[in-house]
Amino acid sequence: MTNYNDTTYAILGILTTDCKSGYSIKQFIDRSLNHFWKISYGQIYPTLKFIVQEGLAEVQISSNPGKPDKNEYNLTSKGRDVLKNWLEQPMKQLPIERNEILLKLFFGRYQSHKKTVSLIQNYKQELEKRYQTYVAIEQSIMDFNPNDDDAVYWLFTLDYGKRTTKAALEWCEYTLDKLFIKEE
Amino acid sequence: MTNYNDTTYAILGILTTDCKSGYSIKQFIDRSLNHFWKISYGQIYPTLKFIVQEGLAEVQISSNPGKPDKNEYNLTSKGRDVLKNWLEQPMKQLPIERNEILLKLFFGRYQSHKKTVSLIQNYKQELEKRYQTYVAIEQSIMDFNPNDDDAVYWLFTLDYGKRTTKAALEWCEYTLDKLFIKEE
DNA sequence: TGAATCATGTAAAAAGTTACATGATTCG
DNA sequence: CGAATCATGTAACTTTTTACATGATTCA
Repeated sequence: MTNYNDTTYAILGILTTDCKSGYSIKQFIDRSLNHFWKISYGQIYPTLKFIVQEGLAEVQISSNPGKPDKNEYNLTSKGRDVLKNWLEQPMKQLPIERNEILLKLFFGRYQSHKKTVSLIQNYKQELEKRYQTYVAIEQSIMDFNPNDDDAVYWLFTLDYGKRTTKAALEWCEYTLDKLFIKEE
Repeated sequence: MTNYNDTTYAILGILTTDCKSGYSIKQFIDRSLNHFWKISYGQIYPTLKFIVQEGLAEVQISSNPGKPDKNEYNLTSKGRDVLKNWLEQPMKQLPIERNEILLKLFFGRYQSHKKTVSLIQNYKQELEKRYQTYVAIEQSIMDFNPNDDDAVYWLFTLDYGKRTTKAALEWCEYTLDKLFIKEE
């Protein structure tokens, strides 16, 4: 079976939900997958075209009164097979997060103590916002899709986001403490 | 001041340490920054060339008896300024880790329970290995650079890696439990 | 009317990976 | 001698981002 890239599989996966147009795919990712996946229109539209070319989905124009027309993409059986096949493949490798903050901190010796502290404080603030976003998404999933077969899995990924973000927050606190002690 | 990309800054930063050639930069990143940064030779060598072009470093050939010659890159004062300036810039945005496992889990509904479990078990195993690697690196930093000004900061980043990895491991355990309950 | 949102797309540039080529030295 | 390590590099390719262009509809 041909291999596609993860962006293609992500879109294929989303096409199993109610989001079936380029615009709504973007929205879906920004709202629901934001903690571990992001994507731009520059990837979405060409990939959708490619997916149709490969016979993994079919397009039809859907007109909603009072809204601009949109292209609705529906998976073919081949598309569903390709998705399932990918899901069954074992993990390729552990993801490595490129973390700009850690990179700067790594060279912290070349910076003033003050700047290092504010770098981490700023990071902490952003992490707190992110954590709150996760809580909000979690709540909205539980409110609106309580019996949805997908919901269980969506909540698993959110739990992951919450746990790792919390760990990062605790690290911020601990590291700030250490930096204050060092300052004395 | 001109802006460069993070890869350039990462290399600039490493050139402040004892690693001053393309080959040793690669080794350094693989050994010490591996948990939040990775890089290929295909990036390193062209970037080094570019760094010299921009006047941020100077090359000289260094001959070690019994070893192939190597190009030794040393930062110029402009290079050090550029590095310091970057360190002082506030964080651009929170990094988003693209996590293939979470992406698959998100579409877990389309997969057998068994496969989902083994996906997570496999992930857990890899995370355990990673955790042990961090502990080993930490130990070697404490053994070999106990008074190094850099060491404190290097240990901070490792602590981050350990904490978030541990949180991910706990998530694996918790999620596996939930999946077993669901199976009954 | 004008801003916000809905909707689709492309072109160019930037960033990153992979595969290859080359050659010296070391060590078992 | 042959494998491993040290060392430098490039070319082709893939992936992703950014910036732009276009136009409909909604609502204050």
